[in-house]
Order: sequence, then C-alpha cells, then structure tokens
Amino acid sequence: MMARRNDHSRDELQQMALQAAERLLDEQGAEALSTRKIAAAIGYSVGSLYQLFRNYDDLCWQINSRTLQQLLQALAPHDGKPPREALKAYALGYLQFAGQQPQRWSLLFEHRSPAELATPVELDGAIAQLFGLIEQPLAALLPEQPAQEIELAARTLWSGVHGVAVLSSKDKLFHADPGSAGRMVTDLIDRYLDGWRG
Amino acid sequence: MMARRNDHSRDELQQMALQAAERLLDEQGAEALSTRKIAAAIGYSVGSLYQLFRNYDDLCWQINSRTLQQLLQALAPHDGKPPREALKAYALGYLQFAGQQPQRWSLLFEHRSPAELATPVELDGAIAQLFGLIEQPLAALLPEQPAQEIELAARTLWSGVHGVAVLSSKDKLFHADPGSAGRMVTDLIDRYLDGWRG
DNA sequence: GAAAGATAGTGAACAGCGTTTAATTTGTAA
DNA sequence: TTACAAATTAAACGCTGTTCACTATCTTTC
Repeated sequence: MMARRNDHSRDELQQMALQAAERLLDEQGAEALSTRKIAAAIGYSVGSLYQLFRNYDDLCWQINSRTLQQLLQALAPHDGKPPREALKAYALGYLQFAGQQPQRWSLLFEHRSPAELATPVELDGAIAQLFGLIEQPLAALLPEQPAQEIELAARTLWSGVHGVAVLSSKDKLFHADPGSAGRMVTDLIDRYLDGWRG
Repeated sequence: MMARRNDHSRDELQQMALQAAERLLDEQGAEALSTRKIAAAIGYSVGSLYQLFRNYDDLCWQINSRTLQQLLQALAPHDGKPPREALKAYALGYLQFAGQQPQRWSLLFEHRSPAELATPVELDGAIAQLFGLIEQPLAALLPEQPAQEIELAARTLWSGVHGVAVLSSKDKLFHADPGSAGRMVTDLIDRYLDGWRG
C-alpha cells in the first residue's frame, strides 16, 4: 500500500506539492504551513517531500517565485497604455494583488529564512524585472533625465507604492475608507511626477 | 537552589526578560529567539516566563512596543525644524533606525502572529502617533488643505518612506551605492511636496 | 514560634515543527 | 529469476510554544 513509483513523475509531484502548499497557505495562513501537512495533502510521507525540495525554505521560495510570476502577469495587460496611466494601472494592480492574495503576498515579503541562506537569484531577478517595468513609462515621462536618474526614480516611486501596499495589507493606514489605498498610490504618483516638472 | 521569591519583583523580572530577549534578538536574529533561551538567559525556567507574559506573541509585542518608543525618541530631536527639513530629517532618521537596528526593525514589521490574535492597541497607537508627527509639518507646508487631506497626504508620504526603508533593509533596491536610500527618501519628499504646488 | 495558606518557581510532559536516516518496497535491467 | 537502483516510508532527533502537577518559599494567622 506504499511506495508507488510510477503514479507521478518528479515534476508532477513537485507541482502537486506546490499547489497543495498554496491551498494550505491561502486557507490557513503562512503560520499553519508545514511539511507534514503538505505531505499529507498529496498523500505522501514527509520524507518524500525532501526529495522534491532541498528544505522548507526552498519550498517557500518556489511558492514565492510562482507568486511573483502571477503578479507580473497581472500587471502585464497595462503595458501599452500612456505612460502616466500605465504607472497608475501598475500601482493599482499591485495593490489589488496584495489585497486579493494576502497570504501569498505576506509569504512573499515576510518569509524570514535563516540569515546564512541566501535568497535565490531567481527571486531577485523577478523583483528587478518589476523595477524594469516601471522604468519604461517613467523614461517616457522624463525624457531629459539620464538613465541612472530614471533608475533611481523608478525605485523611489515603486518603493513608495510598495510601502502603501504593505501598510494597507496590514490595515495600518488607519483609514476607514477601503478605497483610500488606491487614492493614495495614484496621488503619490501624480504628485511625484508633477514634482519633476519644476 | 530554586524558587527565590524576593530576588526580583515582577516588574524587574519583566524588564530583565525583555532586555535578555532584545540581546538575543540583536545577536542571533528573530529566528533564534525562543522562550527557553530567554528563560535561561535570566536564570529562570520556561514556566516562569509564562507568569510574566501571556504567550510568546505577547512578549514580541512588548519588545515591539519598546522598539517603537525608541524610534519615536530617535525622531523627536527634529521637532522644531522648518517643515520641509523636519520631514526629511524624520525620513532619514527612520531609515537610519532601520539600518542600525535591523533585527528589531524586522521583528517590528514582520512578526506574524496567528490570525486570531489581534495586535494590541498600544502598538497601533504608536503607529498612529508616528503618522501624527508627520501631519504637523505637512499642514504647515499645505496651509490651504483641509485636515482630512493632510491626514491622507501624511499617510501617503510616510508609506512611501516606509517602503524605501523596507526594501532598503532587505537589500532589494539593487543599488550598490549605500547612500541611495537616503537620496531616495529626500527625493521622494521633495518631488511629492513640489507636486502640490501646481 | 509554629501551623496554615498563598504563590513563585520548577521541570516534566504534550503536541507540533524541520530534518535525517535506516529500512523497506518497488520497478527495471541483467 | 535474480540483482541492482531508486522511490517511499516510519521512526527518530532536537527543537519549538505551552501547560500543569508539584515543590519550595514567603507571608499571614494563631
């Protein structure tokens, strides 16, 4: 009744585990995630999980990598818009994603790994990709600025949007109005961009 | 050789525990914090800790409350400055604090408690206090704006600064220049404020 | 001062966690 | 059919937060 070798390939098993983990994450939060629960959810023992993932942090990173891909996909449709609208649409999409996927968002930005384990390059790359997305409309809006200035402005502006998303997702903005976060990011973008005109 | 009732009062013990916890936190990170280590550090057993704190989250919240007080104290000296300088000084102080106390900062903003446990009012109050600190110079800079608008602008601007601090403390800004975070927050404040002139 | 009561303090226990490993089952190849 | 290799498991280790019966200590009362 145990040890079925050809039921699923390694990759299939990996996908099954990640999906089960994401389900648990969504339903019970990051605190409740555990290797044993994930293993039980796919009908395997804990030890088998360790043939698919190097350790628990590796598993979390793979979830985060998928989350980041989904986030980038959610932002993609706003590609062709006029620069300022594109920036606002990215920001609102960012906010919306954080609001709709609170647990995955939380795992993405709050998962602490032991200091000695470095975050995988793949994850960092996706974040860099996100910054790159912002640079394009920003460069269009500030044509006289050198690339380096655009780079810094993109990071500045997007850090700001990220900050709103973070505090908003934790209900730390102290504003009863649920739409205030949206107004805040569009306001931030408008003011910041207008500030460059002077 | 055990059970010394009059060596320390309840309050003394509580302070000892919090100090020991902060020391462990600073030296080994939030991951390494544990009730047993804290108890051992003050020469008591685990069970005794539970007479001082309702649970581990309560202990973390008390650490966070102290951290927040220290942060507010670090910002206090910039009270009297001209509005725009005050805002920048607050922002730089915020950044500096995050950089100098990375572990406490991390615990403050990333400690996840089981969802059913609500964050204590005391903590929320300190965050509200922080927002209030920003509203003053902002109101001076935008005298024609109604109080509600100032409130929202303070949250917007400070969320932005917070975002820079968060990404900066995690080295997710991808900027070799270590001073770039400082330039980013002052840039953010300047542009945002200038944006209001139009 | 002795007895009684209250409480600070203990340490073992429980259930859970991530992780490793010896042993076993399975599929494949000789 | 036998031998080998790989997948899978169960048990174990050391850790975690938390609880609880028990003991040692102090305080109060007689």
